Amino acid sequence: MEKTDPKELDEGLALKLFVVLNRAQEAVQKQATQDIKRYGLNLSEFAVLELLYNKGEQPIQMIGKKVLLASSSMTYVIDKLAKKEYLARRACPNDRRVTYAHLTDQGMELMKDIFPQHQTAMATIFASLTKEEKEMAITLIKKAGSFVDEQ
Amino acid sequence: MEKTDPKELDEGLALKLFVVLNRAQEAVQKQATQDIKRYGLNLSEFAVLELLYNKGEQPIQMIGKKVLLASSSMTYVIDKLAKKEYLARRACPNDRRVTYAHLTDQGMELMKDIFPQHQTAMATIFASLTKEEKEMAITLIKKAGSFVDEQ
DNA sequence: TATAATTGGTTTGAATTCGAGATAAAAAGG
DNA sequence: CCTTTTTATCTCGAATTCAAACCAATTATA
Repeated sequence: MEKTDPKELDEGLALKLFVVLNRAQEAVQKQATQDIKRYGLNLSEFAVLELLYNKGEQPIQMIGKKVLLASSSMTYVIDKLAKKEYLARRACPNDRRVTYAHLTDQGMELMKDIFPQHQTAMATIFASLTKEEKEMAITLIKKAGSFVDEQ
Repeated sequence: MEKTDPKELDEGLALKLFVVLNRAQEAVQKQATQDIKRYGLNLSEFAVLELLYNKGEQPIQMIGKKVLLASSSMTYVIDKLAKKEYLARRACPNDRRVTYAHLTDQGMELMKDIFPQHQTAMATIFASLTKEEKEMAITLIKKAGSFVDEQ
């Protein structure tokens, strides 16, 4: 139990954790992107569809908050998905500032098809971890990312 | 100890780990970006400078591999840093295809100033984890990201 | 109610990244 | 030597993202 300048030791460790976190996320995201590309979607598009698939109709700015995209980017993504006819906009009757987005039948069918496949692909990616390790990782990573006090 | 369809359980867990990993990395990167922005740099630029600072002169394509950027992006980043006079190119005398990049005096001074600050900022970000938790996180995340067999 | 501030969404412009060639040099094979 | 292949860098265009400016609608405040 040495107590020799714990701060300096920890700084190196923090930097290492930073790098490792980046690397892992980059690698995992690359795999996920690859998987999703097979359906002609990118990660942002899939994230939006997944949210609508699992949570139903949502105001656009709510979607943006959930998938961590700027409102200006939301317009872009929603436009693209609307053009592909996977979702559609719907004006809110109560608040005329608000626009909802919801899956079309076509979008719903797509997600019914590809969401389970995506889930399986994710499971494959993390197959190197046991159930317990996954749980531990989730706990630690959550804690690591929770220095920001929102959500 | 239920054994009811372990695969399904694990798929949900994997997806959750995926999301958590993304969230954490995004949050951490945001903080890092903020920190680095104070010096008029973005993350890619800082990563390049940091590499040169710690490892010395490097061929451009080597830098690209280390910081995970496409070679086409490297030209762009190196150009910008050269314009800011933080680094300079140097032709390799032996192999006329390769170009080295190295810190200028100005770039060296900058890094001597800001690298320790950055390191401290990283330590602050992960202050919510104990030393042991950081070590455990590093181990688990490394394992999670190691399904790709390179590096 | 009139006015100010906030909110939701879009438009616009810039930054960043990548992939697909183009070029040029070096290495390999005959 | 003379291909052929590989390697390193750069150019170009497309995709994606954000920030800033903006409009319209709503909410708060005087």
